[in-house]
Amino acid sequence: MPVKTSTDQMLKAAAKVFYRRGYHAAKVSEITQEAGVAQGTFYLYFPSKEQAFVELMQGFAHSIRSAVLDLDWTRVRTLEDLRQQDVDLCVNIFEVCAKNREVAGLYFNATPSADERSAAILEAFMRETEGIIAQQCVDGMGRGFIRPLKAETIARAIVGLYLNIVVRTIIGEGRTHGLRELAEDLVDLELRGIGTWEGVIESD
Amino acid sequence: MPVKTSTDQMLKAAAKVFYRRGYHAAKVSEITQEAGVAQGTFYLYFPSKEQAFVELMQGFAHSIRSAVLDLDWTRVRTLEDLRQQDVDLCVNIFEVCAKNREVAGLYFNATPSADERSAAILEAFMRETEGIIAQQCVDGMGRGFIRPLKAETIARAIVGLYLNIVVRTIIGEGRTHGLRELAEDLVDLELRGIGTWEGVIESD
Amino acid sequence: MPVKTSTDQMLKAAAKVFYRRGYHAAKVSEITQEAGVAQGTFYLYFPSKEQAFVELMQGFAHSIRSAVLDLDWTRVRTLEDLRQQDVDLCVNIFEVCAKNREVAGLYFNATPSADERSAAILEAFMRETEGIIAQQCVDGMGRGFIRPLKAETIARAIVGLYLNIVVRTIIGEGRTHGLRELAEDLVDLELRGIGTWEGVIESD
Amino acid sequence: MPVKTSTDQMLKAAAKVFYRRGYHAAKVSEITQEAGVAQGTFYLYFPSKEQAFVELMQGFAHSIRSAVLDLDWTRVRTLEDLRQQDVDLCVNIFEVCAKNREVAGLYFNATPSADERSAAILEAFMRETEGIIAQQCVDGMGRGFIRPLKAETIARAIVGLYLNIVVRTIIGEGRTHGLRELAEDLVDLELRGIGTWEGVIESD
DNA sequence: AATGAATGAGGGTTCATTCAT
DNA sequence: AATGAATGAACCCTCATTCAT
Repeated sequence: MPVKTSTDQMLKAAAKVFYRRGYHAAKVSEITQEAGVAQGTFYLYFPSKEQAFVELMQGFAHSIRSAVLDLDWTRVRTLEDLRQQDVDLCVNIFEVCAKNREVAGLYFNATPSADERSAAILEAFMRETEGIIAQQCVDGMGRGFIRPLKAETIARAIVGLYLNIVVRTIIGEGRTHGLRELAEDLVDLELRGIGTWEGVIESD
Repeated sequence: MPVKTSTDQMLKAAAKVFYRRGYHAAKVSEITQEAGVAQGTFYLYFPSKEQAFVELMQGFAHSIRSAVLDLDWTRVRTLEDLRQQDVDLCVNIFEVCAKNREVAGLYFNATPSADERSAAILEAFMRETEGIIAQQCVDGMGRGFIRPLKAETIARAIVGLYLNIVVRTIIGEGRTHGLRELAEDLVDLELRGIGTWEGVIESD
Repeated sequence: MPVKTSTDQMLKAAAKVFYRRGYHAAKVSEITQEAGVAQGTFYLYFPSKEQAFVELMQGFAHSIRSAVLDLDWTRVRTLEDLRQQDVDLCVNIFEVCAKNREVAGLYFNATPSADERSAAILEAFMRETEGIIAQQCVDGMGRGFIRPLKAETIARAIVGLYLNIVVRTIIGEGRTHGLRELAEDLVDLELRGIGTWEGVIESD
Repeated sequence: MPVKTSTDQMLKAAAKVFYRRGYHAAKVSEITQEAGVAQGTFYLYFPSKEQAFVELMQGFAHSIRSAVLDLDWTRVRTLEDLRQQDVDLCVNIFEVCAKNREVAGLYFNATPSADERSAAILEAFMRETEGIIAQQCVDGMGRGFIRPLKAETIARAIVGLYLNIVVRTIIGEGRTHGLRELAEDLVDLELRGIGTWEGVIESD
C-alpha cells in the first residue's frame, strides 16, 4: 500500500476547500493552511490554483468514467439484464461519489458560468453517459423490451433521475450506506414508472 | 404597455453577465458595459453586486414557485389526473425557464460552494418541490394508482428527471418550442417507465 | 430684517453637515438633503464643495476678527483697564462662538493636516491674536502693571487658556449663558494666577 | 538594542502621511510609498487604514497618559510642591510630544467631526487630565495655597494654556530644546498670572 | 432656478503568484 | 523541499461634479 504522497495531501486539502467555498472564493492560503504547510508550498505541487482544480476534476472524471465504462455493455439482452446492469452502474457511481464526496460535489456542480474547463469535463461525461443510455434504449427497443420512446430525450431524463439523487442524497446529505437498495429502487422507477396499470388496456 | 424601466435593463444586463461568467467572475464593469452605461450607474440601481444577484435569484424564484404553486394540487384523483397535472406543471416550468434562460441558468446552478444565499433560495425550492411530489405519491398510493414506493426517494428522482431536461435541453441548448410534447414524453416516462411488461406477471 | 437668502440656507445646511462629519466625510448629497433641495442645486450656489467650506470659514473669520479688532486697544493704561478689555474681548468672542457653534467648531478644529486653506485662515487669526496679546503684554510691562515675562510665549499660552474654554465649554458643551461671568473668572486667572501669595516675599 | 521592526517602519510612515494629509486625505498608497514597499504590504501589518490610524492614536495615548499618571500626585502639599509637580508634568508631556511630533499632531487635532474613534481617545485624555488638575485645585484650596476658584473651569483653562503651547510651539514649530525652561515659564504664569500686585490690597 | 440621473476618476482592499532565504 | 514576506494587478464601491430637461 503506497504511502500518501504529498501531492495527494495537497489535493485532499484543495478538494476540501474548493468544496467548502467554490472555486473562486477558495483561497490558496486556506488550502495551504488546511494542508498545514506554508503558502508558497502550494506552488511546488501545482503551477496555479486553476491547475489544481482541473487536476481534481480530471482525477474524479477518470474514476467516474471507469464506473460507467468498466461494465460490459454488450451483455444486456433482456429487461432483466438491463435491470442488473443499471443497478450495477448505479452502485458503481454511488460508491465513487460517496467515497469522494467533496470532489464529486465540485464535479457535478461545475457550471459553464463558473469555470469553463471543468464544465467542459463534466459536459463530456454527461454527453457520453447520455449517449450510452440512449444506445441501450435503442437496443432495447430493437429487442422489444423497451417501449418505443425518443431515446435522446429519455436518456437525458434518466441521467437526471440518478444525478439528482447523487447530488442531493449522496453528496448533499452524505449518505454512504444502503446504496444498492437505493439503486434498486431507482432502477425500478426507471423501468416501470410510478403508475399501476392493472386493468388498463395497453394501446399507445 | 409599460416602458422597460432602467432597472429592468440593468437586471437584464446583469443576468447576461452573471450567466456568462458566474457570480464571482462577473465584473460590475462588464455589466454596465453590457447595459451601455457608466460604472457608477450600477449603484443607482443596486446597493451592491451581491444584491443585484440576489434580486435576480429572488425574482426567478418567485416565477418558478408560481409555476408550481398556481396549479390546483387537490384535483388529482386518478392516474389520468396526475398525468394532466404533471404535464401542466412541466409546461409551466419549461416556459418560465425558456423565457428567462440566463436567470434560470444561474438559479439551477446555484451551489452552496459558490454562493450561500442563492443556494439557499434554490434549496428551498427543491425541498418544496420534492415535498409536493412526495405528497402526490403518497396520495396516489392511497388511491391505488401509484405503486407502493419510497415517496421521498422517488420524488427526488422525479424532480431530477425533469430538472436535467430543464438544465441541459431548455437552458443549455436553448430549446423554446415543442415544450408540451417534451413534457408529455417525460410524464409518460415518469408514469410508465421505459420497460415493456407484456406477459410479465406482476409480483413485488 | 432681511429674508434669509437661499445662499444663507445652503450655508447653514453646509455648516451643520461639515460640523457633523468633518470636511472630508461630509457629502454634498447630505448637505442638499439637509437643505431640502436636489443635489445639483448645490452647484448653483457654490462652485465646489471646497469653496463652500472656505466661505464658511471666511465668514466666521470675519466675525471673530471683528470681535477682537473692534475693541479700542489703545485705552488700556492700567491693570484694571486690561481686565475690562480682556473681559470684553472674551465676551465678544464667546458670544460669536455661542451663536455660531457649528462653524466655530469647524473653524477652531481646522488643522493643517485636514484642510490647508481653512487651516491657513485659522493660523492667520491665531497669529494675529497672539500678536495683539503679546503687544499688550509688552505695553503692560512698560507701564509696570504686567510682570516681566516672555511676551510671545505668554501670549500664546493665554490664547490657549481662552481657546480651550471656547472649544470644550462653548462649542463642545453648547454653553450659551453666563458667558460674562465665565469671562471674568478666566481673566482673573490670567491676571492673578491660581496661587495665594500672602507672606511670600517677591523676589524673582 | 532592538532592530526596528517592520511594523515600526510602517507605523512611522503612516504617522508621517496621516500628519501630512489628515486621516481622510491620506492614501494607503502614499504610506506604502513613504515606507518604500508595495501597496499590498500595508495589509500585512494592518487590517485596514482605519486600524493603522487607531493604533497610532492608542500608542500615543499610552505614552501621554504615562507622562501624566507616572507622577506621584500625592506629594503636593505646598505651592512649591505644586510648582515642581507642574513643571515635571509639563516637561514629561513636552518631551513625549517633541519626540513624536507627527503622532502628537494627529492626536491633539483629533476632532469629533473628522474621526469619532480617535476623538474619543483624545476626549478621554482631556477629561482625565482636567479632572486631575481640578482635583489638585480643590486640594490646594483646602490647604490654602490656591485661591478659591471654580475648579472645573479653571482646570480646563489651565489645560488649554499648556495645550496651545504643545500644539503651536512644540508640534507646529518643532521646538525640541529648552523645554524645561518653557515649562517653568508656563507654570509661573499659571501660578502667579501676568499682573503685578504691588500696593494692591487683596480683597476679592 | 431647479432637478436628479448619470458620470468616471480614484481609493481601499484582496489574493494569486514570486523569490530570497 | 519548504518558507512566508512581499508584490501589484485587479475589482468593488463612493461621491464630487455635470447636464439635459
